[in-house]
Amino acid sequence: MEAVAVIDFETTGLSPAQGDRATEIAALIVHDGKVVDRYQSLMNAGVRIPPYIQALTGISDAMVRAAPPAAEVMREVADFVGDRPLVAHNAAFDCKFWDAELARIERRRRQEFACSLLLSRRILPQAPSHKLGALVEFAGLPLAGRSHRALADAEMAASLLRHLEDELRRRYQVREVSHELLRRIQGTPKAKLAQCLAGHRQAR
DNA sequence: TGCCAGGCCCTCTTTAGGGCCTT
Repeated sequence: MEAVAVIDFETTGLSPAQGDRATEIAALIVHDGKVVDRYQSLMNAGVRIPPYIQALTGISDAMVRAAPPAAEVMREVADFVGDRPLVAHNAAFDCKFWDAELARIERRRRQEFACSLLLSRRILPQAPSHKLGALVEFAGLPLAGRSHRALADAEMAASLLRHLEDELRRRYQVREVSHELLRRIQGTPKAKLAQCLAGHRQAR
């Protein structure tokens, strides 16, 4: 697959529309299944983190106060990612924060997201849960560190993405996996997956 | 202090409801 950027945000809550802000971001450049570059930073958006979120992520108000301003971090990470297609686990969530934080620095997203959650529901329907950590365990992939920290979660999403690519090649005989094909798969109803992949199968 | 969202997907569905997933 072409180089893509796998990203993960930690935030103060679930909705930028309700005033929630990003507290940490990680972005990994993944090429042919390998992580070739990494960016990670806490960011200071000048907001308090609710105690239950601090308990969930381990990211405290003090840690964020000592971090660079959110605007500076978002400029850096947007430049780091460039025009590469994006991937995230439950991308609807990360897409909302990516767009909202970019809008604050008067920049706009130039590429589409693929979603490893939607993909795993189709490619690994037998998994007992489609939470990131549960999928990593189900697939026998290595744990990357503390869950609910941006870099560890991005590393796990990148290794899940590679596993999903491998499954498409092995189990579904897909010749070449591209970001565009992933987008097509995630937008296809589960029952029509075989039909969606028919034109992408290896000749046997 | 307590509360807040939204898209996907299944089913005892489609004139709807509720669980899953992200923090």
